[in-house]
Amino acid sequence: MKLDELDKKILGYLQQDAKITNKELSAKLNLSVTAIYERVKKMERSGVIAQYITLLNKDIVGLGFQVFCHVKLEKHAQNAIDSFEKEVTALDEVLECFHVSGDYDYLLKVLVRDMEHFRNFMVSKLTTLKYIGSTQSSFTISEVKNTTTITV
Amino acid sequence: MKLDELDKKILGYLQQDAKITNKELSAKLNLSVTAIYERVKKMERSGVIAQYITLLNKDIVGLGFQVFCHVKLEKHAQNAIDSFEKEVTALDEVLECFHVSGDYDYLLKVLVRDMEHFRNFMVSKLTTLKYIGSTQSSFTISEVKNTTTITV
DNA sequence: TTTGAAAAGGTCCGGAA
DNA sequence: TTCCGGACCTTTTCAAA
Repeated sequence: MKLDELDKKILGYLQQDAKITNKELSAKLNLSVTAIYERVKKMERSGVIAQYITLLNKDIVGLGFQVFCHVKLEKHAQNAIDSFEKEVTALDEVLECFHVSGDYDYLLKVLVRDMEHFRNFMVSKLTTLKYIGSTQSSFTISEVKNTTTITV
Repeated sequence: MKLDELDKKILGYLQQDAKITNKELSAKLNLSVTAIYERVKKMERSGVIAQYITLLNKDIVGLGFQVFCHVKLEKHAQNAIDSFEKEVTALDEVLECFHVSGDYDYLLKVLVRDMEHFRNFMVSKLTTLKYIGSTQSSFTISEVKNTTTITV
């Protein structure tokens, strides 16, 4: 789908605030409410707009301990990959899992309450998965930048 | 803030869909629209609910090439850290940057169009930052799991 | 694709339990 | 905290350009 400058501006605002009204957008962009409405609907239909979601505050919710786990598998046969990917996806603590190139196979973003909970996650969840080879963990000292906003 | 089971269910639905109406929630949870409304407002005020945002489809938007960059700084003096963090935050291609423990100092999530664009990002942006020591990149082969939904 | 106007539906109060 | 009812605002549809 081709996006013109107006579409890109709409996406800019929507990425920051899913609840901005068409009326507010129409005022910012000097278009009628209906014109905004049609453009947004078109971007929803084409899939450019994937989802409207709510972000929670990790710290307030008590999950401020963020860890990146580098995982190597023992075997790289298809069944090992399928098994690991299925099992790791089922873990609530794992928000992200990417199959990556390089020294290890997977990079995981893990969210837990504290070191105590992380230890428990490692011992009784992650390292019990089938075909797990080695893991290496990096603890987050500080979040320098963390956005979902794409510059289109 | 203390969250009861009802609050947690509301958060579960809101995290998946920021546009779910209070009416829909009230039907799912057998509460009045006003009761839902009050609970949501309270969670907004307390900061549990941080933001309502829109997610775009990276692939459709033409930014489907995802790379994790491990960065080591040359110096670890405060001014070097401040300088690097400020500069890296300004880069649109860098969606996430975490100061982490381990063999390297920072872990970056970088989003670009393709390898060509990544090469350009490395050569003319990332490696030109002050105090950059070494970098190591991992390319994403596949996205196994990628959610923002926290289990509360 | 755009517009204004009107119907349909949701948000957000006040007052009461 | 909960509920109901109503005022207000937003979304959605429509005919027209």
